[in-house]
Amino acid sequence: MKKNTSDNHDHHGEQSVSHNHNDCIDSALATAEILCVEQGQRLTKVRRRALELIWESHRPLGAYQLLAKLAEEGFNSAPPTVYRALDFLLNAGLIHKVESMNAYLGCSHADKDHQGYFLICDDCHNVMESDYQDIHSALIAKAAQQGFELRAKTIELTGLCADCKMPSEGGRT
Amino acid sequence: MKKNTSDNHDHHGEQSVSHNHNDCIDSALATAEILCVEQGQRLTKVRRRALELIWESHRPLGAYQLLAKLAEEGFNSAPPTVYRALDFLLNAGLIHKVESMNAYLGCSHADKDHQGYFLICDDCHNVMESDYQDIHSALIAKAAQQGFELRAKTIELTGLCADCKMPSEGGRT
DNA sequence: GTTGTAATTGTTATATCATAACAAAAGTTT
DNA sequence: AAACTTTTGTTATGATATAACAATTACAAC
Repeated sequence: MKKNTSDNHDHHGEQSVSHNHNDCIDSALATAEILCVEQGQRLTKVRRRALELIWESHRPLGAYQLLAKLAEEGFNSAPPTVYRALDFLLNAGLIHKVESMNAYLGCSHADKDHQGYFLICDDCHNVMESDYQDIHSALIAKAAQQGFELRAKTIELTGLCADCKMPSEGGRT
Repeated sequence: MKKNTSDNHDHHGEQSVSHNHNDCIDSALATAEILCVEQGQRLTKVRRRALELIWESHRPLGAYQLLAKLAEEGFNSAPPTVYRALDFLLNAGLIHKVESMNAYLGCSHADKDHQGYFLICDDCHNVMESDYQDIHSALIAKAAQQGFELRAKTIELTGLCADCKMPSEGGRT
């Protein structure tokens, strides 16, 4: 079983993603610090490290995968440790849960109101978060036509990402 | 015998029944029979009964809840029994999995191509399946703009259903 | 109707995901 | 420091799902 460790920060493709991944981790963490201070929340060591590890994996991370990484670093290795950290991060809007994978992903827009859509590649298993505001509005309207008041949503789209559609151009992770 | 393909079933509680629920079970089962014959699939006793029980519950049913019901009726009570039946029904398009609930729901449109959207009431926990074809098209287009080729999707909307928004009119289960 | 084959089901065990309950420690306020 | 709140440690269990292999059943070919 080949498993990527936290050292693989590669964002799987030359085309679709051309940023330095360390930067996105740094900015996510910086944003998290600011948000927590603003909201009077405490980003403790384990919470902060959990968030970093989720970002470093750069794809959705299972709770027990995260727990193992935390345990390697000397944190407590019982499940409540990781689920508490995940709960905190979810409530703070710093991560999302990908329901169809039972896995957790850093939120790319934690600092602003947004509507998360996830594009999950069947092939490389990378996940991209998008924000389709107009579709969100349309969904609210459609639901309202049926008398339904929308409060939250889970939108997970699976298929082939740009890189995996063109195997000649991009390697698979 | 044509299947009832209308949306907007009032799936609200055991008591308030604005349609005859037995009819929708019967038509779902009749459709299932036809589809299985067409596709050379065998709707065995346990598969058929699993599908009936899912429809009878009239809201998403967990695998182990279903297993318990099957066991009461003399079917084998080990987990593979129910997961095999669920796999079969999922592959045949006769049920859907509601990812955010880890539960299974009869498909209201098994006999036609459709795009499932689930409206999940936070209050009464009923789930309605809708088919927003235009939003689906918009999603395909948006994803394509990002180079993503959409193959499947999970869209689960939570909020308040019509009945629960008006407590004066409808009882809660 | 027996035989061969594939599909289905039975059975045991285990993997994976998540929470309950209560004790201990650390942070915060006074 | 005392009182209080939040966070973390610890043990146990609940909930969801699959692997692996044996036994049985359905069904077609003979």
